Amino acid sequence: MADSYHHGNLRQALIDAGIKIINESGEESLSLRKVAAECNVSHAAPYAHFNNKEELIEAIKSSVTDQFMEELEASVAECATAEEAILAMGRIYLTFFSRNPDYFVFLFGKQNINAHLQMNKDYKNDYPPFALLKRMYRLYLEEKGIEKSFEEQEIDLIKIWSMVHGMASIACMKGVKTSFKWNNPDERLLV
Amino acid sequence: MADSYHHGNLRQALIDAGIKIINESGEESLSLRKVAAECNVSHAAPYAHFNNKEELIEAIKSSVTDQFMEELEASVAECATAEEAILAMGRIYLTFFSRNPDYFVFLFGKQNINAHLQMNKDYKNDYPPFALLKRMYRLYLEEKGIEKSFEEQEIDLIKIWSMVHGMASIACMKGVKTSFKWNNPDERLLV
DNA sequence: CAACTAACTTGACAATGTAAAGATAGACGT
DNA sequence: ACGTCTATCTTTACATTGTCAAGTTAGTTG
Repeated sequence: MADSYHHGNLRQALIDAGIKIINESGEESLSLRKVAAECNVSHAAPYAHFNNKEELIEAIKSSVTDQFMEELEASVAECATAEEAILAMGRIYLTFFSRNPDYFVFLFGKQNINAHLQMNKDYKNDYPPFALLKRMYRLYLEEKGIEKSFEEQEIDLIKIWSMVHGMASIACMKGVKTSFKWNNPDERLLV
Repeated sequence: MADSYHHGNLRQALIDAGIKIINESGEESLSLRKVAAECNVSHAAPYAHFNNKEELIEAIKSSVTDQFMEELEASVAECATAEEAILAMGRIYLTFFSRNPDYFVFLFGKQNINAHLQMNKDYKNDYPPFALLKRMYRLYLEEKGIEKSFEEQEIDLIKIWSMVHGMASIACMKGVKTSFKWNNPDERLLV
């Protein structure tokens, strides 16, 4: 099955090869033909699995997002309270993208994420990490017995998300080392 | 001088044409050859002014950043206090990029901004808008008579910047309409 | 006025995305 | 078991693009 005419699992192999190339030489140097070559298939083979380059890229994004979500959920699972979980999420958000900044640019850089959302029916409406934050935030309100209007909740969520995302953005773009105070659980995200 | 062999001011014309193309059809469709065609010169003419495509793009970024800084400084100039000025900056940051989201992706999307900074000796160390915020923030501390350590100041600045940048990022990516509460000066950025 | 040089043109090449047409091999019904 | 079907892959071809090398033009300078 290694060098047969039919690859067997080309679709996944293409995604993996794409991730490898991005990690090694960045997104700019990711081309359909290189990905195909990496899998030892002809340059047009990917068109059996993806309608165009963008669809492959979207598939890669989904794969990376899955990986990201695994780390997020793993760290959340270890937390006793929702408050801890939210802080943990912030920490993972920063460490994950500090560890591989290329992913950040790749995921959030070019295209608007809306396109990515719409292509993934799985993501019903929210971006999975954001949906997780939302769940934890609602839990947090319950735990603390806090009552907030829907609008207030939305604003809080945007604030939290904006700050964490913005910090990751700056960290990835400017190479700022900002493990920040969030290693210290005393730091409060919720004002 | 319109159709003479020597264009006269091709460099600036290329930058303007680049901005026009980005506004009309996005960054992806910006090619050296289209830019050249837009200026009615041959496809290799840009190489008299830029060593490669990236250098042209950096020049365009600088041009857009200048435009951005003009708006920021204009709005800051109208403010009586530094506190107002900081809030005004936040508002301009959001409105400027909400008005033309393509600029946001173009400026902060692909490459790390470090490269852009290093190519512009004018930007000594800080990104001009950030440098402006820093000035306003220090002024704010003076006005209020607040004493903070250098590290505390840095953290405050990162917080403010992260949140505003993150919100702009989300607004531009997800199309979220988030003029937010910042139209209301009561909203506090400094915690 | 001759030499120089920056600005531009022309022609070429390799890399790339993509379409069209053909080849292959496994699955499926009879 | 055998023919058909169809998803998968190859081959060929083409337009777009970034970039280079060599030539051309025209203004500038000695």
